[in-house]
Amino acid sequence: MTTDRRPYRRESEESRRDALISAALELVAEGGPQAATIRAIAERAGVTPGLIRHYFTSKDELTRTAYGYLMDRMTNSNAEVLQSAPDNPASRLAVFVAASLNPPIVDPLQLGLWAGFLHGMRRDPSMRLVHAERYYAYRDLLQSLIAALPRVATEAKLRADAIACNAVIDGLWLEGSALPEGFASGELEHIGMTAVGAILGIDLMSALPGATGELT
Amino acid sequence: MTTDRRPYRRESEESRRDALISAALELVAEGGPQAATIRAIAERAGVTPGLIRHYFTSKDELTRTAYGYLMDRMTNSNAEVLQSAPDNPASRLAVFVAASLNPPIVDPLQLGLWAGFLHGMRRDPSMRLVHAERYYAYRDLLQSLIAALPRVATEAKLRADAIACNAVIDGLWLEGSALPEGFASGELEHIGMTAVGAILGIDLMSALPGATGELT
DNA sequence: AATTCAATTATCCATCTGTATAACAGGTCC
DNA sequence: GGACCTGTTATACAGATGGATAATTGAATT
Repeated sequence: MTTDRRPYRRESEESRRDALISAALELVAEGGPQAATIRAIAERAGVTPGLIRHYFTSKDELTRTAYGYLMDRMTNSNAEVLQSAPDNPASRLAVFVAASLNPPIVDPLQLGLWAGFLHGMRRDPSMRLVHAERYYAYRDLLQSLIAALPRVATEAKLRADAIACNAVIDGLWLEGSALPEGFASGELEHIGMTAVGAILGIDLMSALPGATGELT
Repeated sequence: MTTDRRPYRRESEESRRDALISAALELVAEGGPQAATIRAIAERAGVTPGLIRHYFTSKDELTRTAYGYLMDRMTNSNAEVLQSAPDNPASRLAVFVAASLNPPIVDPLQLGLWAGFLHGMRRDPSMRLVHAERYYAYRDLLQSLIAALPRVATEAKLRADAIACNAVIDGLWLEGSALPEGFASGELEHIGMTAVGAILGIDLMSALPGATGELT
């Protein structure tokens, strides 16, 4: 009596780890941490549950690895945008803000991912540390873009401006991701650009390369 | 053979439902939805698990009820602040913003609660509806406060201003709740007031009754 | 004080979770 | 072509979960 055994291919460690991490992230994004069970992750990765313990010593380790992976991805995507930005300080800031207020940053799944990891963050100090570092890195980057603007500002005002602009961006991101149908296309970007400009006392809208914000 | 049975008191239906709902909300806030199990809820409410099914037909119903309860509480607390506010439009807006950027609104548990319910929201259309309604109610209230200011603005600009100010408040709330140790006491309020003032082109700081924002 | 009835508990069950281990098979090396 | 390593599958298991039911209690009613 031959129990028909599922056929399989041997794959590289890297591709298997990637598949498992991606599957875990997708599931957390879609249904929260409780949806990312060992079995669900394995199924989505096209693998049987036992294999997870072959690559990760526990589910916790997989979760933590996935979180770090996610954080790296987000940080890198922030930096990437500035690579192809103009030299003009105002334009660079404008491009950065615009990128933060459009897909794939503004995206219900991204918000779901964030919410899903929030509680893990509270419980696990190392996750909290990773999160805090990334938040400050983002804000510092924003602050450096603001500091490059042609205007005079004390260090204290610079910090306050960066926090305020970051808040506008985060708030619009939050609302746009939570209620995607509540805003017209491009509306978030327009409002964000105007608000950041008002806070900093400059005209950002006209600094954005390409009228409607497409960054070539 | 008398198995020593746990002593108990009969209580009114209302108080029991309240205790169960509060327990559920606390647990979600602290550890996410997966922490709010039937048994954990019962234990925190000082009750045995079976009782939950006596008051709610299922755990889902308890969850939904708790969510509605939470939403009502938040909405009411928003309205309450304005009750004892001055007549001056700028002051009313200032008081509203200040209240939104201080405890108990800014609070890690509040954020945890919000994150915990996010996924339930995505899955359950009725929860999503409740959420959208509350968001718009809050923003409309903010918009009405802005509309009362002595300045000229088209309807479109009014909407954009309300979204932008709401974003500032939400963003600061998010960051202040996620990293409570990252901001000095009163800093969020000060930054929020300045940013909202800049967006609307008015001076909010001096409109706030009481120098540092305590609302008597 | 006896009776009644709803509130509360105790217990059971099917399912799902994470983990552990044994059996199998695809690829590789000689 | 055959033996071996290890990636992969299959199965087993203890504990927790949500749900359901029956037994017992306390309080209100008469």
